[in-house]
Amino acid sequence: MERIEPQSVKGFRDLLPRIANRKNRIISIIRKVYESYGFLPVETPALEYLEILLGEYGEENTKQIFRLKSPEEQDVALRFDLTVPLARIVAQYNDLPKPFKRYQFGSVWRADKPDPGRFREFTQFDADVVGTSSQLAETEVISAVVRALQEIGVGEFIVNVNSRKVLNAVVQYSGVPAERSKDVFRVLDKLNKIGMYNIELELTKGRYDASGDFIPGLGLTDDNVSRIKDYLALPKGDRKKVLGELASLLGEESCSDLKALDAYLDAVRLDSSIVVYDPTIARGLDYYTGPVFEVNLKDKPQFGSVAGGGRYDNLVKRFTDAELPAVGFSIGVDRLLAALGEDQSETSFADAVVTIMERDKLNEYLKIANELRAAGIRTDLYLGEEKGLRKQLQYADRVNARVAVIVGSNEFEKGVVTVKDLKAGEAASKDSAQREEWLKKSREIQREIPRRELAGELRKLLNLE
RNA sequence: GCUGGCGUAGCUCAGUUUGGUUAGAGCGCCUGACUGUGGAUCAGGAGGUCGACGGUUCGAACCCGUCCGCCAGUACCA
Repeated sequence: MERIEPQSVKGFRDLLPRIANRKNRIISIIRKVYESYGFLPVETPALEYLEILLGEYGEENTKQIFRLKSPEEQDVALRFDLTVPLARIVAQYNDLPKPFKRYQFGSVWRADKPDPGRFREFTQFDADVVGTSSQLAETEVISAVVRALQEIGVGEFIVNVNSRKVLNAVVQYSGVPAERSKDVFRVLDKLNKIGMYNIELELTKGRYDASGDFIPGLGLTDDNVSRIKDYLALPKGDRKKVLGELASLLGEESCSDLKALDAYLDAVRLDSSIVVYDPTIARGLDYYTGPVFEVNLKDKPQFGSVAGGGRYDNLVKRFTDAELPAVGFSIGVDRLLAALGEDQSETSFADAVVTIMERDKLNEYLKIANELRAAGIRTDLYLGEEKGLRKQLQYADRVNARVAVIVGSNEFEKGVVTVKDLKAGEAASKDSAQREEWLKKSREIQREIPRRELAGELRKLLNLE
């Protein structure tokens, strides 16, 4: 028989128990925080009609949409983010409460080049507010994301904020035609990464990167560039200071939204040590219209932004006449997972493993296991068919159980069960070189417990009281 | 997408320069001994069409070509 090569699709990955467990924990923390802000859960399908997705992400991103054919030969695609599906459902179900505060997590798909921490299928966890143009909405989503990241414990991070309104004003100020704005934004966004000198080259004649690859320039005039440099010379960081400079260079109107937001952020005590204004932030998606934000980790900048979002006041207009301005923030769960690195703490998947020795008393083992579960103890009944204890204790070790419950003929006769504390046993094995000595110690740490007291005693041993 | 490097066991790699009998190591995995106990120790074992296909040659893991994949930089982005 020809064997099929077991392999996963490029850019897709499997999460084995340890990682899957950590991801679940991150998700449940974020969910708890978002629910505490009053966001409502929603789920939407992985597939959308292609026309729903086209035209919103920009030219470069549209190429990265995973396209498929339905069995009826309709053009469909895997969702590229959770934002456009949200825009669709608020238009489609117009009896939702407004403003609609929604949270959603799930896979999104982008057909770009996989990199460390970047995959073709990845999980986003979004919080959005649809139906208000007030910067209260920005404040709530930023505050929720900050809280969630703090509870996850990612270390120090910064929320960088800018506004598309400011960026549009810069393009106007610099004399660049409005239709080139997106190109200019993209270059400005790279300042932190490639430096002023390369920015200048990319705005004009282009440059060669370290690998010798040519990056075409935008061909702007010297006057354009010198005005853009006026803008880039602005300070970043302290919000009040940035607001002052923006107002004097580009006019009050360009930063009215950032000014309102700043005041609200003060009110929820998010000061410039955690939420800063950075005039170079642009974000890549075309649909943003107002404030944009991204989160970077202070000591792990190499993972890129671990969350991003912004205001998109025109997106819902594609699907309905209703006026539904919106804002959202999305956490990149897989990037967080990558940035958190190898978790040194051990993952336990069971408190107790019930071993099996007498194959003609299987019903008894099933009863014991269910008794423990009913008492709130995570219990794994050994399901393999070996009779030896050795294999079973090895298994208990692998799933990192705290205790093993051993019941053989001796125990059945005496009406007791033997409980072995596996953590204590591990400690004991370290200083016994000889097997005899180790076995002896191993037995000493075991306890016999009357069968009917098992659940209660185990709860005490496991500190579950 | 572009540029460069690299693909040998589950993992980390040696062997490729100078083509030549059954392709190796460590770790891991499996079986057994120590006779109802994880570790340690000892004894054994499985696992590779040397990324794929084609070419050169009497002969290719090794040389050449194409493709695929991985890694780094770059583009783009969560």
